[in-house]
Amino acid sequence: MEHKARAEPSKPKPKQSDEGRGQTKRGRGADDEGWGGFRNYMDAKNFKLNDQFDKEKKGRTSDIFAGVYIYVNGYTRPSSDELKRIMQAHGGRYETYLRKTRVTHIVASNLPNSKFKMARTMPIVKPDWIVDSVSAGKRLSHVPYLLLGNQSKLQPGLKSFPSVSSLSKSSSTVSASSVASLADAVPSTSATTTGTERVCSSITDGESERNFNSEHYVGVGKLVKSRDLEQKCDGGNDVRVAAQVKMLEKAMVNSRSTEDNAAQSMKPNNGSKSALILSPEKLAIPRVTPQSVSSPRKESSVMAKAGDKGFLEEFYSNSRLHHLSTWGAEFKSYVAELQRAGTSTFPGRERLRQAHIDTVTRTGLAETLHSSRHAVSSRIIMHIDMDCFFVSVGLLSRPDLKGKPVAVTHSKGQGRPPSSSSSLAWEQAEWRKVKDGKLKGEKQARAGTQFDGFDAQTFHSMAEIASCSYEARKAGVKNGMFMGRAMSLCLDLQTIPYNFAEYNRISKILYDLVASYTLDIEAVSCDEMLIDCTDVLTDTGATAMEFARLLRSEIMNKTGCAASTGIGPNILLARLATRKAKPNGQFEVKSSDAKQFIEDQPVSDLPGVGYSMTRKLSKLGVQTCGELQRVPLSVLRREFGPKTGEGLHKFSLGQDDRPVRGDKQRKSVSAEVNYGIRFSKDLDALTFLKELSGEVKRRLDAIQVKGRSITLKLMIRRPDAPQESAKFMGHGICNTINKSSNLPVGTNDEDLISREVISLYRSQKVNAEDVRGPQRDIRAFSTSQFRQALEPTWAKLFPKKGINQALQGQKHVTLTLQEEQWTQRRNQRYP
DNA sequence: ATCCTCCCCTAC
DNA sequence: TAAGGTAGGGGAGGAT
Ligand SMILES: Nc1ccn([C@H]2C[C@H](O)[C@@H](COP(=O)(O)OP(=O)(O)OP(=O)(O)O)O2)c(=O)n1
Ligand SMILES: [Mg+2]
Ligand SMILES: [Mg+2]
Repeated sequence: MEHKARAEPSKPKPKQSDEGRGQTKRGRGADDEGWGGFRNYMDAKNFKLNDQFDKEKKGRTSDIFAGVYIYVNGYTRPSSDELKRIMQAHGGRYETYLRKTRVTHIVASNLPNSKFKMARTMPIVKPDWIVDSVSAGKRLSHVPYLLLGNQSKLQPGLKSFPSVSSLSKSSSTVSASSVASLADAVPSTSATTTGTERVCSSITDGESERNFNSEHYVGVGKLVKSRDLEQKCDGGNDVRVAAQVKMLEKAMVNSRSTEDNAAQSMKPNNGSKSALILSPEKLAIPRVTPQSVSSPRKESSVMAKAGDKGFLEEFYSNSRLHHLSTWGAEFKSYVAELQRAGTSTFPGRERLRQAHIDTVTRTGLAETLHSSRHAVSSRIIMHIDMDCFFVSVGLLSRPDLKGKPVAVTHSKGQGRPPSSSSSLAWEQAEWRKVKDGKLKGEKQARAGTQFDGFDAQTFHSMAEIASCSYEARKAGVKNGMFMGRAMSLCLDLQTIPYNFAEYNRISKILYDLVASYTLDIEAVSCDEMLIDCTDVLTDTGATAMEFARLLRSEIMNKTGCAASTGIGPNILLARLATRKAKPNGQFEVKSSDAKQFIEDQPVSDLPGVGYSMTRKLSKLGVQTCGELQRVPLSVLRREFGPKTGEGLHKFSLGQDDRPVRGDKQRKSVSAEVNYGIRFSKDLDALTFLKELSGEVKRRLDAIQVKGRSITLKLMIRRPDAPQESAKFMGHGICNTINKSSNLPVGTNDEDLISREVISLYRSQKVNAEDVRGPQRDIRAFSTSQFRQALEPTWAKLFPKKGINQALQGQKHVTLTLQEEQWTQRRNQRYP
């Protein structure tokens, strides 16, 4: 999240022509499945909820929507928040995620394609149905409001429901015991959390519903306990367990690093990290010993160049960004699956209830009496993010480095002098030009900024720092910074190697722990998520700060790593609160304090405001949110476009109505490599493209999806850029080309796909050869995505000019094949 | 108006 | 040496 301060040369990936990279920088279906306890629990829970609901009748104006449960998909005219309020005011209910067994209507303003297979199951209506019904004072027929009724054309841009992948196809080596272990009920802990904890408000509200139904709680609690005794696997929900099994399998497969695996088997625990967690030996994912992880290449081969045998695998296994992206997608998918599966068992809530009771006992009710939400529609959002994640995990096996400036990087520290033909200074200067050049009117690159501000003579490592400890941050070191520069800022900076398998292991613990409290989760990344706490807190009577304290303490006990949390009435404020909470702390922004809190926040801290927008705003004399508030909305719209303008305006006021959504579906799949590309022959390029295509196909298959359009991205060395990049095997300054091709029909047939891919290669080959001519100085980066279809040819991608001309005169080439959009299900056909 | 394509930008 | 991936929101400008 904080990559804001990216005035860092290395960090920003400028888009097109820069030095960076190509872009510079449920519910549940399982409810009938036999769990006796399940029904009981659900009954109890429903009873409780209803009871509670009745108590809220106060603000109720009618019951026209009694029995109606809506689920809002995407952005709607009356926002989902407003719809929720309306429903609650008129006897209806609002569901946070799509529970098939409960939701009666899906509300959406628009839909992409007719991908909504769900439409057959339940009506998808326009929000006007609700608005009009209220106006009419009665529940109108929803038929005239069916979204699909008048919709005939495709509407790209919206997500559709994901096709449910089969949960049974697993065939892994995961043993039953391993699974049980992972899904283990979280043992209660009483560890003390030693972090900072601050509350940004004095204002609190009474929590009326707090204990009126404690009997139900007790009942549920017993139920849960006995269950836990019988079966350690959470709710006993097969689907949920299956989801976890899938995660385990993925993790194993994921561990592309063969070295990791080799290392693990050779290296037993060294006891240093024994303190943590559940017995690791029960986990399917073996532990890994850091040292061996990212160490030396096996072979001493000259190495790593696209085209070399095993290059793709080798590259991905060492790419932190690849792991980050892959895990991000996996956790989103995991959360969606848990939601679809639904669960009736939230073992964590019992612990939270207890923690709350303890607090009340100790403090005499004080805190409880005030925390809360009275307004029907108010939400309590919590954002959790692990502190310097990679470093924290790395230190588990290196306790001796705690408290010191530490960085996770591939480099050992000193790096190597750049080759004579490359120029770091030049790349930095050019990068800056490209970046700042887009800001018309602004002064051009000023001389000697931090860019070249480090002693390239002594510290020349161009390896990027994935994560650095807070001690290192004090010296100015940032995530994403080159090691060389970091060393110049922090002479005693210690480095530790990557340990991807371990990061993944910790991430899972984090997710399963949170899932033991609620499924109202949105995965942000492997070390970070958003939680809509409204339900858990209402259910347990606890306050958000109590929940945060317990969660953080459990995370610390189970993982040995610190996490910080931010709490707020919306996502924006929760995220900003996290920033203030770090490291190892928690911070809450109450609605009543939002205005004052947001006032002094730097605009650069706003989500979505990065290097470029920060400068643009700076040009308008805007540094803080307070200043941004004073810029007329009309100006913002004119300057940045309607969406962006309004978005900035709302954010500047601390407003954010985005819901916490764990059901987002992926819209594209791609594979790219922009490192180590240095082809000497066209054949090499073709072969590599084929490999990438295969990679994309595998990824599509993995999520059972088909592609409909393919996008090819090419990064081509800028003519005036040196033959060799400053960074070893990097891409240097490049121009990019992006071409897409829509496929008429979707197919999942593998052979067909393969054939197409091959044909694509062939076409490419011819053209590519013509263009580049002589060997050697052709450098290609490629990214490829496919979505099923198959016929794209180079001719299509380069209709007129042809790839030849496109590459004319280039010595370095980057190729990116991208696929987007896909057919939802296998047999579906597209016109 | 609303689309489609080719970017740009942001985030982890 | 170093492993600069990958997905989504949105704008510009032309096509429909
Ligand atoms: N440029 C970046 C940014 C992040 N990461 C990886 C390493 C981080 O540990 C992890 C999580 O990113 P965060 O933004 O959460 O950063 P940290 O967890 O390292 O620090 P913080 O305490 O600020 O969250 O993602 C990376 O490889 N390269
Ligand atoms: Mg973090
Ligand atoms: Mg994070």
